[in-house]
Amino acid sequence: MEEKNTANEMPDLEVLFELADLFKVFGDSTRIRIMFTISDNEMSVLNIAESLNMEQSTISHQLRVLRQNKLVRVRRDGKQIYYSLDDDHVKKIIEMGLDHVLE
Amino acid sequence: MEEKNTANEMPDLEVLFELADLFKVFGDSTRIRIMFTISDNEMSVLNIAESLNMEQSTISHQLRVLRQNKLVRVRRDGKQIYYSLDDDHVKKIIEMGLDHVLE
DNA sequence: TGAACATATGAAAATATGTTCATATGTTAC
DNA sequence: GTAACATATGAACATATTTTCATATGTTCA
Repeated sequence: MEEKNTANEMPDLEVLFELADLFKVFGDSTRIRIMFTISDNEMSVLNIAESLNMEQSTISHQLRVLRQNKLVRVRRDGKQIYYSLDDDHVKKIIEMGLDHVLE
Repeated sequence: MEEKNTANEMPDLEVLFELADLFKVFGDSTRIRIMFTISDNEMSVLNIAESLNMEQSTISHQLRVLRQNKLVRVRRDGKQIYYSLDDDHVKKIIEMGLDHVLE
C-alpha cells in the first residue's frame, strides 16, 4: 500500500487497442472543435458547420465517428438533428489533455 | 455558480490543434503499449522491443514521437538508453481513457 | 404528392501515419 | 583504434484518415 496503483497493470491487448482507438477519435482537430462547440449546448449539424466554417458533409462524417464511439448524444427534432456531448467523461478527457498542453 | 465551468470555453485554434496532436500520440496501440510497459519502471529500448515482441526500429521510432511530445523521460546509462513515463499527467490521461473504454 | 430543407453516405483524391530495411551514430571494452 | 553492442534515423512501402463532391435518405408543409 505504499504505491498508488495507477496505470500499472497492463490490460489485455484488446483493451489496449480499444483505448488507442478511443484516443484516435480525440486526435483530430475537427472532431475536437466539434466537441468544444457542442459542449455547452446541443447544436444542429448545420449550425456546427457554420460555426466552424466547414462543409456540412465534413461535419456529418466526423459526427458519425463521434457517434460510433459513443461520445455524443443525438436528438432529432423535425428536420434538424441535434448533437451534444455524451457525458462528463468526455469533457474530463479533454480537460486532462488541455492541462498537459497548457502547462 | 449554477453550472460547473468545465470544457466550456473554446480555446484558441492553435491550442486545439496542439490538443488534437497530443491525443494523436495516444491514438496508436504501439505507443499505448510502450507507455504501459514503462509506466512502472524505466526500460531500455531493446527490453521494450522484446517485451512487446516488436522490432527495435519500430520502438525507437515511436519513442521519438513520445519524446517529442514530452511524454517520456530519457536517461542514458552506458550503451543503454532508459525510458520512463514523464509524469503522472500521462498516467491520468490514460486512466481517463481506460475508464471510458471499460465502462 | 411534391418542393424545400436537413442530414447522411459512397467514392475518389490528397494527405498522413506506421512499419520495415538498411545503415548511421554513439558508447564501451579490449 | 577497432570490434561489439545499443539506439536512432532516412527512405520506401503499405495502410489509414480526412475532405470534397455528388447524391441518397428522411422530414415537413403546402
